[in-house]
Amino acid sequence: MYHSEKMLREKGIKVTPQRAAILDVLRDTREHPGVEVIYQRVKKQFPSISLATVYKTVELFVRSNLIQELCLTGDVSRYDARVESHPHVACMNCGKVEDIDNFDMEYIIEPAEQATGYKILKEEIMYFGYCGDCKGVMDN
Amino acid sequence: MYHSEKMLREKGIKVTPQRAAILDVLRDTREHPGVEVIYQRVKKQFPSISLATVYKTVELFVRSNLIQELCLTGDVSRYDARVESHPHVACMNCGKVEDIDNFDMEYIIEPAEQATGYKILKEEIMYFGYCGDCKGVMDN
DNA sequence: ATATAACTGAAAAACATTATTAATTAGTTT
DNA sequence: AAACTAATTAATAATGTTTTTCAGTTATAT
Repeated sequence: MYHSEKMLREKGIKVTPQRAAILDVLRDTREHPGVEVIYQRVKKQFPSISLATVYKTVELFVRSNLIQELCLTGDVSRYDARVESHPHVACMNCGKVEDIDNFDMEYIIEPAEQATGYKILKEEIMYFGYCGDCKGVMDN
Repeated sequence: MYHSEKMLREKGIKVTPQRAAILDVLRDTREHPGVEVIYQRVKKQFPSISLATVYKTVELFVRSNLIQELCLTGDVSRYDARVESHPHVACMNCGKVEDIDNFDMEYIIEPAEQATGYKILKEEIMYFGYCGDCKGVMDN
């Protein structure tokens, strides 16, 4: 069950069972679920939870840097409990989103600051293509 | 006024004044406008145009690779008539989105295919930070 | 234990996007 | 050039997502 409660306390967020359950769900998957999927999972434990609570909670978690929000064209926002910056790849056929680990990202911030004059805080790299399962199917 | 009509014809898209005007708007700006902004601009020329037409048209243009769609967390979809892959930077204060030119991207696809086993078709790189105008203001 | 400020659940509201439909138009055929 | 046909448009309704509101409840500090 992880130490989600402790994580909330460390961020100065008031601990409620709903919040801990939502954070548990996100820490317990690599699927990058959207709000609706999170809602369905937390509901198993808290049948009376409201979708609005899930919306409010993920927004709070993003603000507190407990999770990060991923943006996919033509899809709902999806959430990832791994907050360190890392690229993702989305399958254009089945819609799954996976982490890409062991990518050194530091080198990519500095040249962008040089080129733009911006103070850059974070970046989001999203690849789009066909996953191992779908790429054969798409050959038809 | 560019050659937007010719571009539509080359893609086998039926040419209408509304479509040419929408493509003109996108080719005439580097602001990466969303649907509502495009609508307001085309309205100056076609006061009776419908927002639904703008939605359908940008969707058609994206499918035809005349424009690309950009995804920003917590914002509407935005559109860019420069379809070659290039990174963008968004100001977290004023919301503006700029192109980053002269970035060599090729090297970034291959290692991702190796790491994931995906057939990758495109990628989207979005930096988030504070632009030259806003970064001073944010120091307060 | 009590107080209080914050949180939850439910519903309504706001907002963004898509679907429907009758009238119009573009591009083709005659 | 007129007629034909299929596609497009504008308007509106419908849908889907996210945010707001608010009364009742709960977590934390005292």
